Amino acid sequence: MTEYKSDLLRLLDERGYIHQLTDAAALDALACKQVVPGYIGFDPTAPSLHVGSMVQIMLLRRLQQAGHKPIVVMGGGTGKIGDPSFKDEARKLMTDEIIADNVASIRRVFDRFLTFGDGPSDAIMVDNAEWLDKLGYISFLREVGQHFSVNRMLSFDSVKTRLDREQSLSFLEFNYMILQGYDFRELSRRYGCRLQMGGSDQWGNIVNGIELTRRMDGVEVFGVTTPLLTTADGAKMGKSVNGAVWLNDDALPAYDFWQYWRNTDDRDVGRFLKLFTDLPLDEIARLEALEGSEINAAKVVLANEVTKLVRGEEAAKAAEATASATFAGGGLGADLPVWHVPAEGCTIIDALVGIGFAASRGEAKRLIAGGGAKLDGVAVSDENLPISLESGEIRLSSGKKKHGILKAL
RNA sequence: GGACAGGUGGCCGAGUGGUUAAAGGCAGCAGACUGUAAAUCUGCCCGCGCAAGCGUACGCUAGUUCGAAUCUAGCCCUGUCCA
Repeated sequence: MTEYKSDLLRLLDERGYIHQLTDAAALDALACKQVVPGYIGFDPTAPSLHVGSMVQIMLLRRLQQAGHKPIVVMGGGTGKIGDPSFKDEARKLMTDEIIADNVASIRRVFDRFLTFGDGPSDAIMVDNAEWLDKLGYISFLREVGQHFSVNRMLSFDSVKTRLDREQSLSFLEFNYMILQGYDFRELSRRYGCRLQMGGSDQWGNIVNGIELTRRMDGVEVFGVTTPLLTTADGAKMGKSVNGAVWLNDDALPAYDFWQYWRNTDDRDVGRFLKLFTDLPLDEIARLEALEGSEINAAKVVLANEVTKLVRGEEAAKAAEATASATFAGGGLGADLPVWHVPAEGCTIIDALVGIGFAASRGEAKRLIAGGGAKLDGVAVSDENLPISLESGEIRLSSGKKKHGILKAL
């Protein structure tokens, strides 16, 4: 492990954010003597970011913690193209309205992680549509295009995989890395930005930006990438029972968000605590050293800390309370999903579909046949079991982890 | 514009006239074991129906056939090579 002199690189290094970086020594020196503005771009492909983007967001947070200036770049312009890096096929193009909506929706989450303002190390947010939308084709080609070698671009792994698999890479997508490179130069000019960070899949794009900035302006800028985050069993981060683990609170209930972290693989606990919480390292060392079922305590801490950061203190407390009432107490927590039984009653199948534990009646039946459906903890075997509630509530479960409440209407 | 190869369920990938709702794998769901972990083993995995069954489905459209994912024609899309 390298010994870094700057707070920034030491912080990033000891918490496990660094996969690759360009000219470590020079960046280290720069971070020692001045506030370094650094940016990460986020493409607005959905109305919310999910936990897959969280390393990047945390990276900006660390940057600010180390006294530097985070620049959040919303890809309102690049989003119109779609990043082809390591992708098998082109994403369908999004309309301008959808992109604008997504940008607006994604913005909100950053307030939780960063302090925005006008101070030297306050975060700012910009949308690259601001400069990309205005580009004129011919002048752009002459000014910027001449600095890019197609031979070179073809040699990047991010592109090569696509070509090797004999999958179409349109000229539109091929231009993505040029535009992203242009972003870096533009941010360097506008805000004195010296650093671009991103996931390891962004290496090629980042390097292009560094070279473009040097060629056009003679300015040395730097790049850092994070390791590709996978869970210990090899899956990409961000998938859960019900799909993606969204950061926005209108996209995923806090309880489900909390549960995602609570169910972290044993082997990931320490790594995630370092990356996704602000807990001091010695505390983390203590937690990750826990053995056997003890480690569950560390997972609760992880879930609490991350939920607090992303969703707020209240939401974290409520989620934990629900979890402990539901799992430890075998009872009902306030945050569980609720479904109202109609006055005339219904069957167990209706309830399972209604509360969202089964996507279709057939699926509900299979769940029952497999012994996974439970009412108040008792497995249901009769798929026509009628349910009627005059008052009160009853606990409906699918498997051991998914629980909900049935209430009288 | 030409030659060739290809387009199958969420993904990968078999199938080349009937026994095919379509092998196998991955992902997913559930059961056992456990610690709301991992690994492993077991079951399920298009929709509706208690069921027999019905409806949809193998790029699109029109045909040939008692019968097509499988054959024919046209179209669309992708790749490789040639101009």
